[in-house]
Amino acid sequence: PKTARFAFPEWAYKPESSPGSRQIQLWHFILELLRKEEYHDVIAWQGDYGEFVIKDPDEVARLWGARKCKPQMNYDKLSRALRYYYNKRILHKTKGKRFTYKFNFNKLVLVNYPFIDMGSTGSSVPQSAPPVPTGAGTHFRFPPSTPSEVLSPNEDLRSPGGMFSSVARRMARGSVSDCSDGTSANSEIEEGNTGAGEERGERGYRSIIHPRLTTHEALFRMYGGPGNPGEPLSPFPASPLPGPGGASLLAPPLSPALSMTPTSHLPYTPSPTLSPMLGSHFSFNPEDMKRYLQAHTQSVYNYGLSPRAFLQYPNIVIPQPHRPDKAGLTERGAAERAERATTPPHMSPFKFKLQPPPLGRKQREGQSQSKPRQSSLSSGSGSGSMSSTSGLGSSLSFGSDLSSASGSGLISVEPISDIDSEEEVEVTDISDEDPDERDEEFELFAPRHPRASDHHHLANGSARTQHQPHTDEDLDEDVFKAPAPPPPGLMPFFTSQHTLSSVHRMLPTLKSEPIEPGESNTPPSQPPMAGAPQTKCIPLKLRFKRRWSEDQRMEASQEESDDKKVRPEEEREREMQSNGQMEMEEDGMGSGDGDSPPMLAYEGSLATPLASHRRATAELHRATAQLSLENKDC
DNA sequence: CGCGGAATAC
DNA sequence: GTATTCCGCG
Repeated sequence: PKTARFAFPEWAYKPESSPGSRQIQLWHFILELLRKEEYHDVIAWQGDYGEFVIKDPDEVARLWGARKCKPQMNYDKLSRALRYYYNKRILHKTKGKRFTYKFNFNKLVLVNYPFIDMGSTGSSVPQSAPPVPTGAGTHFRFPPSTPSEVLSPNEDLRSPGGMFSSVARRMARGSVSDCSDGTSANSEIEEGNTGAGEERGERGYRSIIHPRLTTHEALFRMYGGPGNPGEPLSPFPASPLPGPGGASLLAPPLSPALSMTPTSHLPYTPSPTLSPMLGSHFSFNPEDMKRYLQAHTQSVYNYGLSPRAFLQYPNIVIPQPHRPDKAGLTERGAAERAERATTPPHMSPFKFKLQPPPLGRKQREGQSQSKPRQSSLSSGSGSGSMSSTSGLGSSLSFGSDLSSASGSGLISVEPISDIDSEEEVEVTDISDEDPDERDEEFELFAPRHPRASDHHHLANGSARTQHQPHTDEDLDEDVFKAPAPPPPGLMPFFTSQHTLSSVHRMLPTLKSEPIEPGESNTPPSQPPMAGAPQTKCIPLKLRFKRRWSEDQRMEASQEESDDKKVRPEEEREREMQSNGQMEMEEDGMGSGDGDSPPMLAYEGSLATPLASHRRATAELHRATAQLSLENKDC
């Protein structure tokens, strides 16, 4: 069997799946308009990365109103909605420029679109469009390509990667629809809008995918090849695309955000009978799956997704909790070796560690000190409630096994550490259920890219000299909450013999540490202190400092303030207190693990954290680019 | 124009 | 929770 059938949770197919809302969201809609050439006169990317200008506010409002069936919509109202995004950090206003806003892509979704194809390369960028990263360098790129490699932090942000290509228009699905009542004069329905719901299932996906094939071409045409850093609009600060075969570096313009097809070239076949919205089944070839998993893994790591996210992935073999390290290591080593032979460094397995979630306000109040969440291993019991997750620490290792996946479609995840390892047990529970608002903030993830840069410096010994204050600005750690767990029915996908129970036990507490790829760096599974200090850990002190300055900066800079209500200082203080000792990393807990953030592993594989971040951003772009905002019938 | 509170709708 | 609607303020 070349392909395996997998079921993905419906949220995966829903653009609207952003947490909290089932309906299309404004920002999403905006992105869609931005993506379509036909609306360039109405709204378009302009200025900085992620910055866009609403050229015709009334029209945009009208379109939006049409989409939402709110004929009374106007720019005033729409703008109010946009303003609500400020605190959410999805958007911010570009001061001094009329009708100009800027997306904080870093915060967008991703989590919802783990399937992005990381493999694609990054590429050209439309004007201010996507702030994204050049995909070039990501570790996960499937066909390996040269990483753009370490760009300065600033570059990182500015790096191109625009994925929104006008090409998209081909796939344009009605972003706007006319309300059934036709109140609005618009029927801006576009080509794609074909009747409302009918075939959306099929058509939608298809459209998402097909365009990709032509994208490169289109992109080049439109924006010039990757090799044209010089383009006026090109965000490339420097040519990040050194790699061989420039083409390979290009990202598929329309990559599939949602498409689960990780690769731009890999077709996946949607089940004809199922509507994606309903939770359909798709067939993927092994390659796709690999990428998919890789991407997701990465997402998990980067965005602090709950391990339970893995539940959604088919064919993942869940590691046994008690498995001896030795086995794992050995295997890993072998796999790694094997992999190395045939795959790029980025494929190396890595470990990642989930970060502890922030306490909810309430919780915060109650306990100021440490938050020893009961990390009951068994807590995972509640099937439905991943919430209880507490942590354990197990690690997942992907990569090497992927190769094998091609044949069977199986991907194994091996535990790198045991759950029992008490030291590491600090866990994080990222489950959604938690009452707290982990979704918004806090650095769930340890290695924030920005910090990564610091980290980097530290590693080199040059430590902060180069600290660049602005770097972080856009790199926000906030992330949307992880997608809801897949319906029970999907569970069967785990092919491993491990039963769900084991899965449950494990997932909640997954914790991993980066595995150093072979020679590249630190020895595998090392105690926190060991290899981490210089290269991996970012002292809280630093972080705080950063934050502090960040805040100030924000006020001063135009990009500014995001926090405000979302993240009152109070929280920060709390955070500090709870962390007490400045040295611990976000990861966690006093157990001191300190162990390095995965970055190391990444670095080893050429990709820097920044790159990762960029990639993530790219994902976002792609994802958004691919979204089909179908209009629900009004 | 732009902001953000408040109430309200869904 | 995400808008929509209103609205006063600068």
